[in-house]
Amino acid sequence: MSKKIVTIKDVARLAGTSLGTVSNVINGSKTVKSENRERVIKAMEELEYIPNLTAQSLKTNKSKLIGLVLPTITNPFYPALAKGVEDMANRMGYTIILCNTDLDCEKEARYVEMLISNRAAGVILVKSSLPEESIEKYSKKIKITLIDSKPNFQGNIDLVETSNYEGLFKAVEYLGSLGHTRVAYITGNLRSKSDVERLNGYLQAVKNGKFLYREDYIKNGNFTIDGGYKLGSELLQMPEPPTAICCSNDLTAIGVIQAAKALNLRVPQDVSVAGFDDIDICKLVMPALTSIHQPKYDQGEKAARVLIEKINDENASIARNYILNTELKIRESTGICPK
Amino acid sequence: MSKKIVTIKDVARLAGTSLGTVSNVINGSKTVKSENRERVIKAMEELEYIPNLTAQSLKTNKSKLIGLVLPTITNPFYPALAKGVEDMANRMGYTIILCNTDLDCEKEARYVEMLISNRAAGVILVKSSLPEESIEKYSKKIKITLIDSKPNFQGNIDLVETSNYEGLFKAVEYLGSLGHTRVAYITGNLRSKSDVERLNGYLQAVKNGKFLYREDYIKNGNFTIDGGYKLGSELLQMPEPPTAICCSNDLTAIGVIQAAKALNLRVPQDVSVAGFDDIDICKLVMPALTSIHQPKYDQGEKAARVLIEKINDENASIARNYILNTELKIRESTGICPK
DNA sequence: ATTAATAAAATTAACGTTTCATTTAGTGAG
DNA sequence: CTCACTAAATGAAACGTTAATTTTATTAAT
Repeated sequence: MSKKIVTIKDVARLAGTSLGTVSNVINGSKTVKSENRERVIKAMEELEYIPNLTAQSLKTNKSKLIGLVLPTITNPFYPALAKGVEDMANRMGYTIILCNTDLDCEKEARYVEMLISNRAAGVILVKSSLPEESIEKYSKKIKITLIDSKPNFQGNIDLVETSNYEGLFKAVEYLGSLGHTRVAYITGNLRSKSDVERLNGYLQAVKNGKFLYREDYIKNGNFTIDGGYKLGSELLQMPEPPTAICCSNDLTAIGVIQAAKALNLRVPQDVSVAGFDDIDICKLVMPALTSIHQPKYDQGEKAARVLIEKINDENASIARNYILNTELKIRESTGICPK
Repeated sequence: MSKKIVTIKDVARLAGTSLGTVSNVINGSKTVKSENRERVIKAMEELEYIPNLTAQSLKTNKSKLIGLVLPTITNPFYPALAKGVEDMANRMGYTIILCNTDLDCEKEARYVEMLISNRAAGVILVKSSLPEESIEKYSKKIKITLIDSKPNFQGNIDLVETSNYEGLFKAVEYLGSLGHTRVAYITGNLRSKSDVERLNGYLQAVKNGKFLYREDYIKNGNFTIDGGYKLGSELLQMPEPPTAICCSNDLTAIGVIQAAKALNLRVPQDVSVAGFDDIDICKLVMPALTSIHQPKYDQGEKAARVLIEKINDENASIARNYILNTELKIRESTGICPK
């Protein structure tokens, strides 16, 4: 095997110059004669030199890597967001390391420590479920930007989020305008701020309007189709079932629709269903899913930009907070209240 | 800012020992007295020591990072595969760096070089569109495992693929058994072996059976919904349109179904549609999509295992080739031939 | 008790870079 | 043709580790 590694030293030898000069060429320093510069470049090409970023990072204590830590890569919401992060990061000269936590807090911590260990320049945590003190601790070792953070997080850390509260609020109001009074809600795992905010939006809307507030109209879900199916079944088989069900994300809503179908209920004639996120699938399922649109890609872009700006600007120490807007996308899964 | 970095040296000082001893503790060497070991461990905890993997990798010329380079993270097929890779890699002590090429060959090359630069131990290339000589070149610097490689690739490189040929063959045969004779096919970009194999499966099946072979029943797509929509429209508006359309992936098939709907054609009564990959969405769209199932997760797992085994076993130099089976999942989008 | 043997700890030289302090070469003015 | 000065190139130290070598401490055998 013995993959022989070409170093700056080999390049220097072939070019007939010192290592310092080669390094200067690589880093674009002005102080190297164009003749020598060319010789070095030629030597690099000839030897197929590839710089060793680990050595470089060790020496300079800088790197062009940023981590993106997210809950569930298989929920299409996250790839869309990840793409926004990746595109922006690439544009700004950074590479992302994508880490999938499976909503497992331990795994999330391990990933962040791995990123610190590998001296990544920063990390974007999406819907982090790390305890606040861990985030605080890690933030001393690596620049952090949060997307949809923990509830009540106060640290000096940038935050990008969407108007989750308003999103849910508007959805419930819209259902009210269709005549619904019995509107249920299925939450996520309530471990992220965004999820709590969505619940709050629901609660506020229900209390504001002419809705029936019942505790058993609120179910704790887990952001999955299966979860939605199970809880949707429960809700729809209550003695006084809701006529509309809002969900903390689209997968849950899809599960609810399946549950309705299994119970021979028509959507939206018998029951209305709304999701959150507006993933691409919404337009493809039957009936097409009414959903609260989040600017996934923009969110990713924004977070990447904010993080990298922080990385580049050594003295910027104020925490910034960006809120992007949601928008209700009305499709076929919601309709006027039956009866 | 000044994030102060705790090194092995600081730990040694606090523990009242030499760096060598600390290093031995970290690497679990047996030759350190349990009393000292404890002191070191305590010091590490107290200082919140996090090892510098760049330094370690520089010194040992090893790392626990592997790259996963794939075409389109937003196609749900890839996250499912990625999860298989990630789970297996984690289980074997490795971390993955996920890279998304957008089917851009330049970007793919940049990513591979980045991985080499960062001294990743290996890389899994999914449906690589790199020229063969590039792969050959890179394989001298980093261990490579291919998933669904370039056509005709012959290098000494492990390969994991699925029975693409048989998959398409069986699908066309099945359509034949439903009475279809005019079966069209929409390819992908034909830049990966898997895609070419699928086309070959189609061609062979058509030539074998009592099908009508027409060149204009074969369209070159691009693996996207939009592509499927456009080409599906074209096919369905031909003077003698096909009665069934097979697609190189599910997204394309979904596009075709949308095109059919837009033309007021019913699926499957007027036209049958089949996809490839069997992504989760297949069960959710209406009508549910008949598709050729690939063991995405298993494929990822297998590739990760093969790669890491190769990394760990320095002398293993024979290339291995694994073929996983496809399976036709019959759902609602295919039916008996009209008329 | 002395020596030989082994166990444990300490020391030091790398790994491939960058960077800073030097040295050498190059230029124009007097 | 020097001198002073600038430009360019060189050399060596350092980054945080590991691993090989050397030193010191401990144990066993005579």
